[in-house]
Amino acid sequence: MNTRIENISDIAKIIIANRKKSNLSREQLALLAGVGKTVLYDIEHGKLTYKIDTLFKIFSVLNIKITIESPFGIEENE
Amino acid sequence: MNTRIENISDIAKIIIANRKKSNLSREQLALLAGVGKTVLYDIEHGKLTYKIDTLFKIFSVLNIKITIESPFGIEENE
DNA sequence: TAATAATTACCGTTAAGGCGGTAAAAATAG
DNA sequence: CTATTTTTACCGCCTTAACGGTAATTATTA
Repeated sequence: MNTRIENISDIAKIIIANRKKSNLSREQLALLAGVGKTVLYDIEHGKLTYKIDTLFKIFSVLNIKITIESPFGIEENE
Repeated sequence: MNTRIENISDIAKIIIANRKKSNLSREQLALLAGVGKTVLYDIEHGKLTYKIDTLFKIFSVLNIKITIESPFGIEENE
């Protein structure tokens, strides 16, 4: 399932959907991801200002992959 | 240019590459994105704990799009 | 070369993100 | 129904992300 993220709030929806489909409580997911349960609660309730490393930890547990499309690629040589 | 993000540090590389190719200084990009110049400095220097809304603001200016691939989609009906 | 401008590096302060603890609510069992 | 378990909601504290200001560095021009 590929989703183009238009708004940050889209991320919360995907986290909620995947957590529930994976039959994980917030506390279980938080434990697996190595984050506090509170941040999961906050994210699922619309918080837009959490840290990306928190997001990556959660995504890792839920097997969610991120791809970005940019005008320019990474230059290997300076 | 599509890039699968494996590590958070990949993001910094892409920001640096696209900022330079767009001929923007950190201060210019920060101004356009509505964030402080310091956070751009920090991100480009390996910080892994910045907020996603900061990232989205920066990506918006640089025309970088995010797509995520998840096992389950969003359920419209509860 | 020196002088100026532009960019980057870093410091100190402040607002807020993330934490555990716990109460409230919901689900399940008996 | 009540009792127990599970999940969610929220509070207060502590750490820190982001900020502006400024020094240091680099680039540009004469």
